[in-house]
Amino acid sequence: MNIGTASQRSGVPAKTIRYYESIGLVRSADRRANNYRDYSDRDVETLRFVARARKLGFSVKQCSVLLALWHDRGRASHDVKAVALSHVEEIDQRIAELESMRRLLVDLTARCQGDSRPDCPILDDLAGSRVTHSQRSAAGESGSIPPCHAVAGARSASRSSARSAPSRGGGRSLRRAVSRSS
Amino acid sequence: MNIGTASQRSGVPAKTIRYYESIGLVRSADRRANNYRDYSDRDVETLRFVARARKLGFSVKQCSVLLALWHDRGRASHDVKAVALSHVEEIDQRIAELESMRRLLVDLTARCQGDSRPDCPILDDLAGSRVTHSQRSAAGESGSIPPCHAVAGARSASRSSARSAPSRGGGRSLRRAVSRSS
DNA sequence: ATTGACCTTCCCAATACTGGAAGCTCTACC
DNA sequence: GGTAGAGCTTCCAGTATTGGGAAGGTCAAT
Repeated sequence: MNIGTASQRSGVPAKTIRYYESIGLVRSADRRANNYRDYSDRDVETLRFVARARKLGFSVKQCSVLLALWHDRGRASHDVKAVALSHVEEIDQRIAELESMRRLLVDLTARCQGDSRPDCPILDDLAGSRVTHSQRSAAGESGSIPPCHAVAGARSASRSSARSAPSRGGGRSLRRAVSRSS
Repeated sequence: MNIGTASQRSGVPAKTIRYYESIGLVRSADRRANNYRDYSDRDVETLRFVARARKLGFSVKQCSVLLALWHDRGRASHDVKAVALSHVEEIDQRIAELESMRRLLVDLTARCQGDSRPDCPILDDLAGSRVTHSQRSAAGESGSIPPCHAVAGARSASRSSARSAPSRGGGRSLRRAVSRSS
């Protein structure tokens, strides 16, 4: 079947299918005489697998690992579970960060009159004129600005000092997107 | 002061300061005779403002709006509050998405033995062999694959149908990053 | 004079796609 | 047979927000 059909059946946009092929997440599709990609039902199943994993928030890299495990008939469910659990940890961290932000924002907005006058605790806080409220110090006044998605969400439980999730370093296992140096 | 000093005092990396300048988030710094950027204490305050706003999860675009309001002595606190509240809504959506994923993942991992055998409910679920568990349908089987950060997290409260936060369409107000066509 | 720290610009990497242009192929219709 | 329109191909660029690094100019101290 053509890429358009595979797209419809898998729910993955044709462009994205090509992208997945280019980065090596899915194998290169067979080509027909006219150079059109040719997909089998198995290919569609693979795409659906990826689509579901992505919906669960797995990164493309993690999808690649999961796909390999899926295709490996001799896998140990332990390995799959490990990937999933590590992903849950990442999600927990992100949730903790977001909830920390949320708490602060809600606090600030609650104290903002929201009228036509210019006085605003939100701006005051952002400007650093610290009024007496404890939250600001809880937001991690750590001095340096971590890159947003890595904001020190530390305070999830009690600051446990040892940051467990690696997630940062790590060689990219997926083939790089087509380089024009070939 | 030089960019390095401004960076230390504001907590914003020098590279990021240059980036903020390039996109027009902060005004172009004065230059000294040697072409070095020259920052004032006011500039540092602005950078700290941005840093705090970023820590609260505001996008650079939102930071730009907040900065403008901050500098506008005649602003209405209502306008500031609106930005903040809309941001809280976004955060709520993202939390809801993450929690929805989390629920599913935790359910799946709980049912996975995690031993050396290959049987794995996680892979089964991803493969689409749907065993009887209700959650799958809760993940939004919406047919098409939205781009991850825009996953239909709808169910934040009770689906209120009218999505208030714009954030999506909308001309980018910030000057584009330096184009080499100049 | 030289060293080392700092500054400049420019390009590339990462994430996970999405959009569009230019051009080829297929199908249907007249 | 010709043509229109849909679908396919590749390649380039853009999204948001930095971080890394190269090549080269500047400054302060030795």
